[in-house]
Amino acid sequence: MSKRVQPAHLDVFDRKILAILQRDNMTPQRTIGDAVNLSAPAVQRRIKRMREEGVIRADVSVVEPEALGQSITIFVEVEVISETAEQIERAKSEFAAAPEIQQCYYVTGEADFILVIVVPLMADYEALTRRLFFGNNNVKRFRTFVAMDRVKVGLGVPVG
Amino acid sequence: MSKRVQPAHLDVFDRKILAILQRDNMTPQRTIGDAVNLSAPAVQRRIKRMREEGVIRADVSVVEPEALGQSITIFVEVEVISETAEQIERAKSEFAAAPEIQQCYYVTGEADFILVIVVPLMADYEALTRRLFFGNNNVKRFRTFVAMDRVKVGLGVPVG
DNA sequence: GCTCCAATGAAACAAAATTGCAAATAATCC
DNA sequence: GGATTATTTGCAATTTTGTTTCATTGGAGC
Repeated sequence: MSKRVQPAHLDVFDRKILAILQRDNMTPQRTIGDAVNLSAPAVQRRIKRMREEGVIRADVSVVEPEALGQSITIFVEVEVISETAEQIERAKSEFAAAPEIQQCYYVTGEADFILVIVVPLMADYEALTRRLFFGNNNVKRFRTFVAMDRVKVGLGVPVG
Repeated sequence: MSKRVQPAHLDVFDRKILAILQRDNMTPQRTIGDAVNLSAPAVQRRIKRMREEGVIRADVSVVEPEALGQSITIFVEVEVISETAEQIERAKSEFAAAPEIQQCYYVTGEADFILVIVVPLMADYEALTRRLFFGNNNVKRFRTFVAMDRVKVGLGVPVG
């Protein structure tokens, strides 16, 4: 399923490097080295190791949705009827497969799933609800929240 | 406030390039060029332009929270009492400033804000609620959802 | 058909990443 | 504590990648 990334012996150098890479992963190793007091090759080897260990899961460009005409961000709380392992797994893969679904979390509380959806128009969201929710007889109900402002968006994690 | 990113005249080349960069922005320009049938310099110039235009907002490493000991992801719906522009702006900057808050959206619907929070322990979340919610007399109520599984996580936007 | 403009590719160039290796550091064992 | 071993480092050389130059191509407008 999801890969384990437990202990991870990250020293203070690693953490400083991660802090930089989470802000800008195009920063030259030489510059990183200066910032953390390490040579460029040392930085390079640490980054390589952290990638292999799965500490760094990916390196991506962050694209402005509006530039692609995908100007609507929507949150959805989904509550399901049956929570058998099989049904939950089915829902997970269905949600994960939809390109409009940017993020999907399986949660405790008054809902079972929380989705972050990005679409060009409300009509697209409506079509998606028909397909994913009304067309799925294990969905009990769902609540929609439309984002008026993406105040803070990112995947940055505090380095401690 | 937030910078405008207009219509953005993105042709099919740009979109293909973005699709690749959203998956892996360390892909060599030559490789990208081969994939989209363009020379490396052409790819380089397009990427440069899209960065300047704000189409590409950032280039980052995605770090596994668990590797940093930040193993709890939490969603919070926040409902405020007064929705004056001033109060809302105050809340936005307060939420945006908290490092534990990875994402913050101002939304319509039964809540006013939706937050994505990443912390090492429940105790940290509890402390955060005291500071941000109980310590703020404009917060009417908030609902907490704890993530059991981060099914799909990313910031990828459909290019189609 | 001609000019102007923007975008392209090939080649030259610059910069950055990666590797090899000896030295330094840290850890382990007696 | 001291010797041995295993890591990790920095420097220098090498390779790969990114960037600039420049002549050419392909249109759009006239």
